[in-house]
Amino acid sequence: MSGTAAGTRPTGADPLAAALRPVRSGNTFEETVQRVLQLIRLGLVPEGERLPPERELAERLQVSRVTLRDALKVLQDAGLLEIRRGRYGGAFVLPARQDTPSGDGAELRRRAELLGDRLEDTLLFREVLEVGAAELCAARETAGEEEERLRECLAATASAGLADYRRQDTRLHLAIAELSGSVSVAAQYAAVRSTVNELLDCIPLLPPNLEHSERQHTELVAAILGGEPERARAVMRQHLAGTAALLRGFLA
Amino acid sequence: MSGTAAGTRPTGADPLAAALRPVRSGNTFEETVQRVLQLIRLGLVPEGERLPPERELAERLQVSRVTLRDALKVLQDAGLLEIRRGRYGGAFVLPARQDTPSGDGAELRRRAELLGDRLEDTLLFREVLEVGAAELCAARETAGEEEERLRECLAATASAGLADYRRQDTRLHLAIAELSGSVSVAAQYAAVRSTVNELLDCIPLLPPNLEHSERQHTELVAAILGGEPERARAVMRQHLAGTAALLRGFLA
DNA sequence: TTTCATTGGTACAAGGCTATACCTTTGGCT
DNA sequence: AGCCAAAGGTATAGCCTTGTACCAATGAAA
Repeated sequence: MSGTAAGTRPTGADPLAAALRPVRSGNTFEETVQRVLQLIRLGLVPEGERLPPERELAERLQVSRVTLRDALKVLQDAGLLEIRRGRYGGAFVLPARQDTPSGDGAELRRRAELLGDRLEDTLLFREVLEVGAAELCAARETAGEEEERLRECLAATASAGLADYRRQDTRLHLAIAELSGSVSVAAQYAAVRSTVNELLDCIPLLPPNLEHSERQHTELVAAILGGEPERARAVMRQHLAGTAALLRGFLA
Repeated sequence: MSGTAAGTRPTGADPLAAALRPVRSGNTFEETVQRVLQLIRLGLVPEGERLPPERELAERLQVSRVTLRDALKVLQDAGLLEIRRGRYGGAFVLPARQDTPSGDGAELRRRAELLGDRLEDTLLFREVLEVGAAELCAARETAGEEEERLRECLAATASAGLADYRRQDTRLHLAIAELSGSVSVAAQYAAVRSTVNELLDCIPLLPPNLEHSERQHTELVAAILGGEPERARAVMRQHLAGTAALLRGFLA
């Protein structure tokens, strides 16, 4: 105990804490499972579609094929993937089981419990990333192919049914993160959104919420394409506040 | 080479790119070197001071002592650390060699080259993190011990000489990132700032810049403690624009 | 001068991860 | 019916990382 080096009174916070965190958040196998889970939870590979071949996945994740296969095996056992052999085979994303008979927050609370302290951190980090991305995006003269991509994602969310809404919403938000121009922002957002989706998937999606959300999406894209950073940031913040309130409400 | 799965025309961007990045950015040894380098570059352990003992470092980084020792050995060979045995021994941070006889941007350009594409990414990511952190901080009712810590960091930058200014500046910014309330924001900022400092350390610090920077610091802290998120955000963005312009200027 | 707690230095065995090569299955195409 | 390309399945040798135990040096305090 007692003071660390400079120690002008221990303000409760260790000054070295920012850098002295675990170098790895788990072994390669576990992190690989999480990464493949991202592909599924973000809807980057829709239900019924198949993941890239093992060799390609392993190379892109910079992981040995053995380790990747271990990860896929776990997800297969969990009922998330179906693995078929032979040409035209591969790992297919299975439809998510709706094991939330009681629409209340039982399952949600269980998952939130697992996150513990990290829940608040996740919501805050998400806000920083998304609000920042929206602003950068609007300040960046988004046009041409990029503009087309945004409009396409927006149209997809507008015409999506209840079943597919979450996926299209994720695609739109991820597009904004990518169009921010920083791959770090996009990468971190993908990780955070994967966690958020894990929670949101426990909550029933109501048409009124969806409509409200959709109006905000429209205004958000308009602000970005119109080159209005301040407005883009404000709309995004309000948009996220809605989701956060929804989650906190179910957890309270 | 042809389309991926869903492929509505290859817009240049692979839709899976956000999740399919390398699981690990290198082996444990390399990442450990980087992490210890952070402690030094961020000035968390000042020149002349010593790092925590090997066993403690290894445990906090969740790395075997063997691996940690390999990392320290490299930093010792690089002339950044001096390792002494026995009680009251340890790894001491050596003063940085000033091997920039020509004050021009030769060394800077060399290091920027190594970053390549990641330079722009780093600056954008930094902006998102810091501007977001400042806003969260101001919206959070920073008071009591936290307020004291901010004021203390501000006072330290104000009274710091040229030699110690960068370190105190880093401490202030890191404090804001930590007071945002999100450990993820703080952790990511520490990593990014470490990279930025590596570049800044090649640039001579001029008194006019320092004064200007200090006025912004004062206003920033005032906005945070005054609970003015919009203003905190605006001041932080302008503050960062200065640094970015300085770097780009030397690189152009 | 002796003691001893603290800190770095070394050795070894076990487990995890990788690279590489080769085998097996599948289903469209000839 | 048979071929064959693409995909999953398996085996092995080697390196990286870890955990554990023990040795060696240092310098303040008794």
